Amino acid sequence: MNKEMQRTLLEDVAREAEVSTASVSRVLNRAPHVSKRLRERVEAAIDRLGYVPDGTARALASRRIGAIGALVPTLDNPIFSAMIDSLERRLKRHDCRLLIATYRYDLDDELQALRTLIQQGVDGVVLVGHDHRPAALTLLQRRQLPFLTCWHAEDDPDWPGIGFDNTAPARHLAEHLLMLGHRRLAVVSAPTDGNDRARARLEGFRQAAEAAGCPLPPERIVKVDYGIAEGAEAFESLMGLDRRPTAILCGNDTLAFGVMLAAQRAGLQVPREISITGFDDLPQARFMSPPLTTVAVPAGEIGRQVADGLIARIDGVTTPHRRLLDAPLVLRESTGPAPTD
Amino acid sequence: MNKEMQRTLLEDVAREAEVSTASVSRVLNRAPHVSKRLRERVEAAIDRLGYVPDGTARALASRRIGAIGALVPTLDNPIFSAMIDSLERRLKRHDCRLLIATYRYDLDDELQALRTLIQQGVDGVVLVGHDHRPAALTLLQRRQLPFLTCWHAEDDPDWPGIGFDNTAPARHLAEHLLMLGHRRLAVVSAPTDGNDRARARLEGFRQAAEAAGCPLPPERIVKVDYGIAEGAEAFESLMGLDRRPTAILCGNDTLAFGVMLAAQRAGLQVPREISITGFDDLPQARFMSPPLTTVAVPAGEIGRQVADGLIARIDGVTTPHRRLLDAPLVLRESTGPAPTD
DNA sequence: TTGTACGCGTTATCAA
DNA sequence: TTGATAACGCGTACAA
Repeated sequence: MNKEMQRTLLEDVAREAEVSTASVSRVLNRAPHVSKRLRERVEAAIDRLGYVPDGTARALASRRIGAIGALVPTLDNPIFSAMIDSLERRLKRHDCRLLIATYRYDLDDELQALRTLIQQGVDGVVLVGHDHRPAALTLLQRRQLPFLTCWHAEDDPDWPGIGFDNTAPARHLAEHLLMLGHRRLAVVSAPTDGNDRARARLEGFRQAAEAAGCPLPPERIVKVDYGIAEGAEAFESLMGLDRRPTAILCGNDTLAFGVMLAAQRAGLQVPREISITGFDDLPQARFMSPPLTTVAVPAGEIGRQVADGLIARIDGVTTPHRRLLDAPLVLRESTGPAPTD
Repeated sequence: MNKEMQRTLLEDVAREAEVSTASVSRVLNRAPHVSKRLRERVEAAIDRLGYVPDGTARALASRRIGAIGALVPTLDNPIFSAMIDSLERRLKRHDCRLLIATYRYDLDDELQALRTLIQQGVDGVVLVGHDHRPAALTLLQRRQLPFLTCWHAEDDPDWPGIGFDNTAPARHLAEHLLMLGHRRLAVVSAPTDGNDRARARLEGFRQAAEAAGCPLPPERIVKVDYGIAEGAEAFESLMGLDRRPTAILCGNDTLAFGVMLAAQRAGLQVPREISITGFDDLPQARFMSPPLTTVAVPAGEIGRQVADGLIARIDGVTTPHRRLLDAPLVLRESTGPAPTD
């Protein structure tokens, strides 16, 4: 067999169907004003020759590659991979592919990845949150490239976004604990550098605590990397304090899981002796023992809406600058009345 | 500002540097035999003009798009997203992007997604396992497109792959239980259609059981979709049997988690009254109570090796047809001696 | 409604 | 080592 078996080109199809190349192209792109007769001739020829259009040539000529780029901190966190999963599935409906790039919460890496994506010629870009290098925005604007942020959705004129309010649910979680009589709250947060979601949640915890007259001292705010073991370590360090917290607010469910395990390992009853909350509502949250009080983050819905919204923007349709989804509290059994000492 | 601010082209750089377009291209692609003087002139011009090469044009001319495609069943399973995460990170080193497509274990969808990826012009393809429509192989071969399977790695002349043996560790898990005195084993498996990994694991369980003279009757093999709740339901149905199993082998950790929860909800002690095993060694496996006996699947290592291997093939380097990684048993406390009745 | 001919922005071939 | 120029394969004004 020949190494270079010549691939069938659009031109070959045109010759086979005895029409012009322009006509073949029109049929291919479902252009208006093509006679049924022409369409059938062309489609028959395409079938006979097994013709497959060349994406790269099409991209060069049409200035569209049929794919968007997504920049996410990591796929090693199920809450993000769930979003990417639904994003990709929905994009497929629009006949659009997905190019992914991760940056481990390093905004310089993110910027670099964005450059690469743009150079590739992506038709649009999805970003997470509003924490980005200023150059990222400049790049997108100068190229007039459609883009959309997700996950976080504070009111920001620069960044159009579909997401949810990270602060309010966090505040509500804290209020829930305060209502249960807790006065010594602690927080186990993800690192807040380059992560406005983590900052917003922390801010929500703070707001509620201060409004209730029992602000969070620095030593009761622990920042650790993502992970179960990390959550457990954070718990240990909080237990080293003179006045131990009676409730621990965690930045995500995974940390909460670690905290809960460490608490139980330390012989503490949850929630009788200590209350614990998460954030995300991962599938396992309701199966923990006790089931975890948390916030249900609409990861799947974000993926779908971002797909639809970005495609609309690529097609030149103006969509709302900002769309807020629900992230409801899910009260379960990991929170209870403060211990009476 | 102009809507169509003309982008700087390679030609502009050539003019600015007073050299030919060919020379600019050579500098850009680090071609050999370029004088230092030329390189510097060109690089200076590039900086001055802020030139960024156009990926689509480059792709058309060079027949390389600088991205590979990955076909995975889903990203909604952390074991796959962990692999994709490491794959993408490693590809970045090779200056290669990642296009992902999911197919929900539907091989016709997979084939369709493969067509789309090929049409896009990907430089290579990653697939999971060896269960694919025959047309998929034909497509890849006819195009002479570099490809690599992963996750599963049975000896198959058609499919080069980097993965691990799914059967042997499964057999070892069952042998471990048999050695502990269990005679009535049961299996909670993922659906086996289009999933050779699930089939291989099931086969491993079967082999050990038969070799020990206590084969698995059909009613003690339950197939359910991925999920914690699904695992729990599978457990319920096994408990409805006349002669209940004393040990349950699960196709993955998530199912095992569901089974364990349901067992405990039913008042059974694990492992005193019933032993449970998983497969994957997800991060939470060692934090379950009791910690889960399972098989450590090298998801991250697969991603890295697949990246290196596929890039090598794209560069025309011949790599081993098959590479087997370790997937060691991790014996923890969810398995113990069979109850003595 | 269909066809002609050029443009898309690079890379690669060949000659110098 | 460098330069001129022909591919690369398709989309799309513009003309018919």
